[in-house]
Amino acid sequence: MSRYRSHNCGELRKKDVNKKTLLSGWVNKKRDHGNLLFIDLRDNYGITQCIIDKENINFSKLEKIQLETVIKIEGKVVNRSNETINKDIETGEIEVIINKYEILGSCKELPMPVFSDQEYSEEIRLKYRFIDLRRKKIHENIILRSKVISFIRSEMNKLGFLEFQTPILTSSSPEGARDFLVPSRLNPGKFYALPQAPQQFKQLIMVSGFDKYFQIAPCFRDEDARADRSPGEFYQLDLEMSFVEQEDIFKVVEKLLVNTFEKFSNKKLMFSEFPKIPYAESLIKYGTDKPDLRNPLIINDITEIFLRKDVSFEIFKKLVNTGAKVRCIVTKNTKNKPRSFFDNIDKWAKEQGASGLAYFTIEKDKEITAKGPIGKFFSSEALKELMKKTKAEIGDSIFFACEKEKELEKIISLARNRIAKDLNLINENLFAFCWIVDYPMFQINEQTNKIEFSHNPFSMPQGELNKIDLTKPLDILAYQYDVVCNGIELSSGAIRNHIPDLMYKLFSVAGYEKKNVDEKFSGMINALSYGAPPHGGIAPGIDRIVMLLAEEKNIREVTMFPMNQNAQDLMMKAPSEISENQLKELNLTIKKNK
RNA sequence: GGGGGUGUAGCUCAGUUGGUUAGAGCGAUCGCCUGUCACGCGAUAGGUCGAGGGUUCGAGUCCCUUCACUCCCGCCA
Repeated sequence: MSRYRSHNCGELRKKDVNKKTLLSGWVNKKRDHGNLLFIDLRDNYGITQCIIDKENINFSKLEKIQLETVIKIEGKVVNRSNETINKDIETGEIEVIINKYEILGSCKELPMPVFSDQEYSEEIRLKYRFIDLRRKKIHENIILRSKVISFIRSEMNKLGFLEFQTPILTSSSPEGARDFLVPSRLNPGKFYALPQAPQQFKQLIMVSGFDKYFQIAPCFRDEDARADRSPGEFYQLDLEMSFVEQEDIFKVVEKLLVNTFEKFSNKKLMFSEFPKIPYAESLIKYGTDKPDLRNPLIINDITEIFLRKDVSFEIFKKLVNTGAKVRCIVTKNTKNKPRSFFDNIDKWAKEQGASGLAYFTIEKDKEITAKGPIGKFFSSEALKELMKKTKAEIGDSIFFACEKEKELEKIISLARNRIAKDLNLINENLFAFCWIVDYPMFQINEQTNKIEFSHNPFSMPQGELNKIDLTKPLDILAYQYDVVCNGIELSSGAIRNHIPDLMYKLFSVAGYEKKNVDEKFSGMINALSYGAPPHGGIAPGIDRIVMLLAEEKNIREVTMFPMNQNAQDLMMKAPSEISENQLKELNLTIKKNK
């Protein structure tokens, strides 16, 4: 028998009554009745109620024991009487009468209680993460994460994918996010970079003929954090396949995501086959390329209405003449909503930095009229046209925003979320997946006015390869796609461009000469010149998948040892200063600020 | 880099128009209690009100600066 336990704390049942048992665990809770003491002993597997009375010589010592002390107890399993059964815990039909005990690990006064539903500041939780992780919800989240990863791994194996590791110390890449850099001791003045993703390696694996690759890959990006974005590092299910088209990737990923979400959540999938929404359509209908499809509201472009003579809303008309657009959201049957409902949304929009949201409600007396602060500016005919365009009906309300296209998309997209929340339109018990497809290959950088790759320079452009019109680069679409769930971007991927000649051409559009491309992407270009298969892939974010499954709004709730928003690990005290010797070895000096 | 929120006991929080000695629950310490499972009851200790400056007879409360945490924009796929 183990020195520490014969059973774990979630194991004992009625069938074990009268057995002698040895349990080890943390003192979760004490209930001291003076002459009778209950101790809830907790480990990874559960909680067992242990009991001791004053007849036992250990009673007074156990009475004083600190919560969260790790102890070993020796005792006998007994039945609980009917009135004292606890249905909330799995071991609730029995309890253990303590005979002897031993302290295995003592505990100082706690900076935060473990057994409590209270919320604690992030600061204290991260500093004492090892205590925080004992708490039920987050402990279960981390176990869920482990199970999800195991499941995904076995599904990928079943689908014939091979798991490979790729280098962690690699070279800095010129495109994309900021790199984390690691100085090289043996090569003074030179730096490794931690990979933002194993992008080039996975393509090289395809060129090497391995056909299907995956990895639960750590990715490092030195960018600022968000609630759904860890600073520093995160994990992707990185995968790549040879001899495939976009649809082949979709099939694999859809199956994997459906299986995973059905296995680990009770929520229903809104679509078993994910809808495919072109990027341009998504920007108009939802104002974003990561739409929450649980939200039934749709955005309509109604710029044209403001060119009509019988619409006299001059503020918007003026803006439209200078290139602004007008988009709107229709809310069904909201004519009886109080004025405050509308005004709060308008006020909120102003707080978001927009010029506000105009609105009116469509009513019918003898004629169709618009009721609301700006209603009088619209003729009955104009309203009819508006209703046709937006499928609005009598009794519906319409919210308008007028801005330059990019700001407009941002505010109207936020408004779409906000209004749906106010009207309680979002079914929280659904997962709504979709594909966003047909991303443009290039975009204009608004600051420099130059053409640049909108996404990944290695993506394959759409259309017949020898007929691509490079004189209209902004019209070129790419085999580039995202998968989105409930408004969270889970993943993006692409069919890759495996043809060096075509790649040079595309790079030249973005202002790179052949020479530059050879320099910056020598590994890739070189490899593609020696017989590369057509290939493509995707990389779903593991942390975000677990976040959705655990129903958490913050990625730190599914990350074992996360950093704070300033990319510091408060427990390990990273990043930290290093010694003069270390600097010297690395051939580095620190510039002191005054 | 910019904007919002928060900061009061070990933890979670209350603290009114500026007004006496800054409170509660949990935790800690001590005492009482043999069936609790958020056990109960009583007592005690515990505070640089994030920090610095200012206004005022008087500041937890008002003003300025600054720091920390967090959410968002920028950034990031």
